[in-house]
Amino acid sequence: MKCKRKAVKPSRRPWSDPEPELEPDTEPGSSEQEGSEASVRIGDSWRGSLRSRAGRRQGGAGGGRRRRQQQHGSSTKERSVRRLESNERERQRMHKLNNAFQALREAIPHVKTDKKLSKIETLTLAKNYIKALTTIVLDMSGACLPAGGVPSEARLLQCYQQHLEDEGEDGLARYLTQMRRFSQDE
DNA sequence: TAGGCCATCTGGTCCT
DNA sequence: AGGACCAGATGGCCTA
Repeated sequence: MKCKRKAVKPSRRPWSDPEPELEPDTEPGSSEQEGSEASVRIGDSWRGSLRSRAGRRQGGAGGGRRRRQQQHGSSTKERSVRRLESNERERQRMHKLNNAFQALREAIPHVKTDKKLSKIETLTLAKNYIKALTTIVLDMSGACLPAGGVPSEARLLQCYQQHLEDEGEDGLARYLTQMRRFSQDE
């Protein structure tokens, strides 16, 4: 049983507590950061080059960064507040993502161990599980279809799409019930 | 101790 | 314009 994750990393300095040596009116990116491979010191650690990251994305978005800051034209404090709000939203987003992973873990059968499935294991198992279920359903239904009827794979897809339209969320159980009925009827 | 996994921060881009 | 999404970076925890 893992018991990890601290609520806040103590070694990381939040934006609400800016470096004291930072010039309040200096636009980040308007001086040496803009023109060179600038490393950024955050908390106790040095971060890699901003320029190299930007360059990987859009062939040099350093100017975009400056543009963004000019557009906002806000003070250091206002930017800090926005950063903190953004961080909070990102945390919430990741928590929702992790909840979805947990739900997926509980939905797929796997050899019970004390060890929690990792994310990559969860995705891989889920994919395999879906494939296996699909194979089973098609095998069970294929032999019983009337000649000239809708191919079983297409029917499966139809059924799934109908389910999505009708049910929205929380319909997996009903979908599975449908599938069972479908395979029994065939 | 190295490597895997993860949470968090961050800035750029996309979307509404 | 602002929020969502994405991916890189970083550092902590855990296990082999």
